[in-house]
Amino acid sequence: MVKIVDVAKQAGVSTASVSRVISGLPGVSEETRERVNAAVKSLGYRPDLAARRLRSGRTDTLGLIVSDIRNPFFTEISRAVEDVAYQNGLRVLLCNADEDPEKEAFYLEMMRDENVSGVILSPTLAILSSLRPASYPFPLVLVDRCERDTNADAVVLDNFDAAYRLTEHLIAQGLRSIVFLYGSVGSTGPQRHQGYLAAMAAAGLAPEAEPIAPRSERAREVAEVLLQRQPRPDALVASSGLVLLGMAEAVKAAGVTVPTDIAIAGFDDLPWTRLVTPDITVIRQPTDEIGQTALRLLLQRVAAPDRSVRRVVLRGELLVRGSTQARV
Amino acid sequence: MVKIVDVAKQAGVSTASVSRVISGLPGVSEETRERVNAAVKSLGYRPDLAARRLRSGRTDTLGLIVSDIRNPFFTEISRAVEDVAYQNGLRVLLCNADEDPEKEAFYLEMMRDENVSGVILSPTLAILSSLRPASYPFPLVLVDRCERDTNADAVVLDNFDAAYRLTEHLIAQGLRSIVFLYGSVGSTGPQRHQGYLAAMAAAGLAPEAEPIAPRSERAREVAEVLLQRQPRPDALVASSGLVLLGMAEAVKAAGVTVPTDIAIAGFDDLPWTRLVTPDITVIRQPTDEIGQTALRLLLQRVAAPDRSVRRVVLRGELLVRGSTQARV
DNA sequence: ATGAAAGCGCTAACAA
DNA sequence: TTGTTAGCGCTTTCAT
Repeated sequence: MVKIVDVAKQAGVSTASVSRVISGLPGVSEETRERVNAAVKSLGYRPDLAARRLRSGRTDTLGLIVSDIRNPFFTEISRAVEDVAYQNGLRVLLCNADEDPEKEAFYLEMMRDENVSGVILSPTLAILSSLRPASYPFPLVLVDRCERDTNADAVVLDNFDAAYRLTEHLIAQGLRSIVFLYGSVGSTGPQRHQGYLAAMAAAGLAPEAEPIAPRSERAREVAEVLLQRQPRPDALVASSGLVLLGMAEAVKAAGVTVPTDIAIAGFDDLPWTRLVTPDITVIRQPTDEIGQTALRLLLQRVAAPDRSVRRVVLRGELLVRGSTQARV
Repeated sequence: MVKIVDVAKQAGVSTASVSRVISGLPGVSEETRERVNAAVKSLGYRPDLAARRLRSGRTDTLGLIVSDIRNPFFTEISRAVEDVAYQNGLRVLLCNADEDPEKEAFYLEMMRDENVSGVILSPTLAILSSLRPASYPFPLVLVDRCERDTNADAVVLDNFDAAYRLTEHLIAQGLRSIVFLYGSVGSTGPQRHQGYLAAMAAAGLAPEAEPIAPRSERAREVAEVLLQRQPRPDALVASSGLVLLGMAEAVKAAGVTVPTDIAIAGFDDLPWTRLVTPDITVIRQPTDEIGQTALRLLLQRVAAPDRSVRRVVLRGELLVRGSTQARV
């Protein structure tokens, strides 16, 4: 294995100069720089990261802990984060907590051990309620999930507003009995529930909501029961892509016609929402922007650890489609 | 920061003993072990990974480079790999090459720099054609993509067989003019194409295939043209979930009825294939098994670097659904 | 079973 | 601008 002394010898300079050159530090003559670069190239030298990290205390690494990598929403965010990180020469440790607080805690510990510069986290509810960012030796940026009083940098959707507008849209279509199915684990479901409640109240309508475990199977079961009911609700609204999926399955299985028999709508502009017939009205989340913003926020925090906490609230986009067409 | 000497002092032993205890090495008395563990706990000691890696040369880390993290197929594999790794106390560096050979090369270099124990890779075609596993300082296990003569451990689907059976099924439904749309970049598309050709030949039917760039937009464009044609083909078959998505979009846009006007089928058992009406016949890939097997293969290779190269070929599962129902 | 001590390869403080 | 050198925190050899 070729090391820094080999390069130094070959270039006829000291290891310090080599170090300066490969780290891009100033204080090296152009000639030296060239000689070192030539030696690096000819020897195929690559600095030992472990040594470098041990000595410098820096890792140029950041962590990304998502709550469920299989959820396309988080996949998109991961891709966006990774892309920006790649452009900035940063390494990303991508971890999947699988909605398991224990795994999440493990990875948070691991981030500490890895001495990362910072972490982007979509927290499980368990940790969110007791999160003290100051207790971690690295800056933390939350994505997707965040309570009103959480004291950390965060990038989130305006969940209340998005659900409000979605509900408002349904009401404008003349729908009256609108049932909201929401994932009760986590913060986004309940926040969206609030938006739904507010919109219903504003229209003087009676709300009806079903909190469920955020799995499509559960959503399907609950939706199936609702579809059996006489009279049937006018509309079903899902608080997430996962819930929407289960809901769509139930609708298909029950053989009811959308939007004639019932209207449906939900969150997350997943590819399949435009494939089914009719296509489904959803709130699109700006996943790319969320990921990029989170990374930018993290980088800024690393640069200025003491600046005040920021929360970036992004607006969802209402995509009106066939599933909520007004009945004629 | 508390370090190993602090623990040694507190426990009244040498740093060597502490090291042995925290590394689970033998040659320590039970009493010493307990004293050290107590000290570790009371001080909240966590070994410095950089120092440990520098000194020992080991990292207990492996790399996973997927060609496209947004493809659910790879997401599933990532989750499976990560899950097994987590259980084995291994870290996974998950990287997304984004189907970009340059990014792939960068990450492969990075794996070398990180001194990982091994890498699981779904290679882009660019690298696959010239892959020399021996030129990497770590063992390599390929997933999903692999040429017949690739000299590396690999876990792949029997693409030929899967496409053959899928085509056979269509032929058995009485369909005659069956057009195969396949991603021409990569190895899986062409391999599946071969299976299709063989099945058509065996039935004495004239094949017709369209190689396309593996993006759903391209698939959609090509499918739209095919749907316009008079007479229309009897069936459209997609070589991947991505192609199938574009195909389904085209079918929906054209307003043709499945399976009466045309039958469609493809690869990858994605959630939406059961949501559209009718649901779509597909070949399911055992993603969990692929991921788990890849990691196991890698671990075995790490343990025995010189054992002969293995290739695990998994069988796809034909899921017959409404989109290929025989016409009455 | 235990401890003393030599580095792993690099960076950065300091001297020149 | 350049070089010398002292460690970063740990593992591991070699004595004991």
